[in-house]
Amino acid sequence: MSTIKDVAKKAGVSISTVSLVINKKGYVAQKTLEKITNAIKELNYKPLHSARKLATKKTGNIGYIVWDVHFSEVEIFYSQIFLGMEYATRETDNYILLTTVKEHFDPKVDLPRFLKYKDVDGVVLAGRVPHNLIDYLENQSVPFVLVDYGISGKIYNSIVIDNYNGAFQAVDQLIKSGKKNIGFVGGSFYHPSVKERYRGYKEALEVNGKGNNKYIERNSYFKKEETSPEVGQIGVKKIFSNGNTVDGIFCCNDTTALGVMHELKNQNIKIPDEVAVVGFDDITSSSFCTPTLSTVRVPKFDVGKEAFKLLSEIIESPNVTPQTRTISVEYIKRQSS
Amino acid sequence: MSTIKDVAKKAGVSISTVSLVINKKGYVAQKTLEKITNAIKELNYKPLHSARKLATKKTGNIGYIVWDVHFSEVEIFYSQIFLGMEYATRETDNYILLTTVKEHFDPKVDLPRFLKYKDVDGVVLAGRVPHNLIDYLENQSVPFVLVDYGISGKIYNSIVIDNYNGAFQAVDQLIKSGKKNIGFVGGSFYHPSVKERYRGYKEALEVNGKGNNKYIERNSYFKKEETSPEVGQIGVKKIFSNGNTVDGIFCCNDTTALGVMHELKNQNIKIPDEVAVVGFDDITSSSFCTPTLSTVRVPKFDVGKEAFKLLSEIIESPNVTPQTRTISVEYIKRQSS
DNA sequence: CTGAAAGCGCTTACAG
DNA sequence: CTGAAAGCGCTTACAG
Repeated sequence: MSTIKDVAKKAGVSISTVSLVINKKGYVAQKTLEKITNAIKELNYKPLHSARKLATKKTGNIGYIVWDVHFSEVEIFYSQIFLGMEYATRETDNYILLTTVKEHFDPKVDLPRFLKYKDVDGVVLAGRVPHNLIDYLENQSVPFVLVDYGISGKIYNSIVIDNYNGAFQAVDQLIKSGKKNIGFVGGSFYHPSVKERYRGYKEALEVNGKGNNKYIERNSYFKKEETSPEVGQIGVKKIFSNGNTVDGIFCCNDTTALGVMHELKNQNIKIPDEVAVVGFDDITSSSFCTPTLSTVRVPKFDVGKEAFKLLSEIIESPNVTPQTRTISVEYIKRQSS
Repeated sequence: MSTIKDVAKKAGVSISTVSLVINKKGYVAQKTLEKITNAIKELNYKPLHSARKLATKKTGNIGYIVWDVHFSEVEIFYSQIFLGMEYATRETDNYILLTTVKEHFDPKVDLPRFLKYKDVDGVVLAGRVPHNLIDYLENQSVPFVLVDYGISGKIYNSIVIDNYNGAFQAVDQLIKSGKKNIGFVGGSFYHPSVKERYRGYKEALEVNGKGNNKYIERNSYFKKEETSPEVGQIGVKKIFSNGNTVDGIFCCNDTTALGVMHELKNQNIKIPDEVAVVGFDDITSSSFCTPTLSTVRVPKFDVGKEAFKLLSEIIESPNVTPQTRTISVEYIKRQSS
């Protein structure tokens, strides 16, 4: 491997000047620039990252932390976001370090190694994460951005999905397609997205003159757990055991919707004729289940790219006021509605 | 942040000795050891990785490369393997850099950045990968291990899954459960796993006195494509359009099996009474589809751990003869069989 | 068993 | 516009 010294020698200049060229800093005479550029090409020179990092005191790494349960779910939601980030990263000098954390997270014991050793310049937290992790990052002044998560009463740098409008649109469409009695099945309100999607659901009902609380209460089901197909299954059982007559179910996400459809099929209820189902996220399985699932598409890849962009900006200027960027979504009609 | 100098000063020794302690090298007097250990604790000292890397000429990174199509599939097969690796990595000083490559891979253009900049000590290639990538790694003497893939006629360091025995067991069980006429639906033979699973299928038929080629030909379907639910759907259509009477289908993997079940349901064929279905891999959806899918469980997490172990060994001693380690699998009976 | 010194390959004021 | 020099924080022979 050739070093900056070799390049300098070959180009007949000092290493300082070579460094300027590599980093596109300062002014270098056109002729000198050419000589150096050629030397770099001929030697196929690549700066050694560890040396550069030692000199600049940057690590060049950014961390991506996701709750382990989220990562091993049916959905590859958070891997897609990761991929979007990784993709954005390719234009830069950064690498992403992906790790998972447990729900019951103790910073003293479970701290990701790259945080312990200060091996990252910043961190992206995807989805619901332990609050004491967030506290830790704040205390240590590690730049971070939340993705698809938030804590009420606090403002952090974050990328959020337009959950409210997506849900509103989906339910509004359901009503416009002739459905009269629309239920909601969802998981934990710990996750702000679920809250927002529920809010969109309620608003759409109200706007269409159906928004009374008794109605909603009868036709809704929540479980204080992470969302999963089981939550959907149980939801259907509960709602129908009340002797209800819903003809549409809006689910807090596709994973839940999968369980809802599963149970409807078990009960020989026709989808979408007797009951229409709509999810949220557009995970890959939604196109392959039977019937295919109508949903609200979240552009995961773009979410990842945006997260990386925001984080990079914060790393550059750490003291700017926290901001929230909203990614918009799109209703996708398939067979289930 | 404190440095090795601070520790040396506090302990009243030289930085050389501190370095010995950190790296557990050479002999250090018990008393000195204690002083240094205490100083490290008090200062909460962590060696700066970039400095260490610069001095040792190691990067401390290992790459994980997976074909992009594999990574964005329904299955989170390759993410699980990644997680197993990441987990194994936590006990060490290594980080994993995950990236994807395209099918039509040109080393001149598409080379992952961490390879271009020599930012990894070795690489794990998961699943089917471009052969010219493998060639590149060989030429550049980058240590690597293949996971769940191989090229006939060549021997590389690799972790493979016991595809043959898993398939044999699954089909044997199907026969023992009373099924008489078992078909096979699979994807591309480019992937050696598919080949091996097919071989296991054929052997199980033969051992049970059903192995004639005409029989198999009539009841099998392959597509020269990557496996997917669609491949499964088409497979069912083809097999039944021949006027066949299979009462069991063994699929090359769960993803395909999902499509097979989808199509059987479309045709109102009862699973498992009329036709039983068995997949391979045990992806998460297999437990949540309707009916739940019988399959052969691949311990993805362990595969990842083993891959990391092998790679570490190769990095230590690069010139050992290439070896293949086989991970065993287990038949899981669910509703579909 | 321990320390002084060189070196890893960069960047960055600073001087000119 | 360019170069000499110091420095980033480690490791590693080497000497004692």
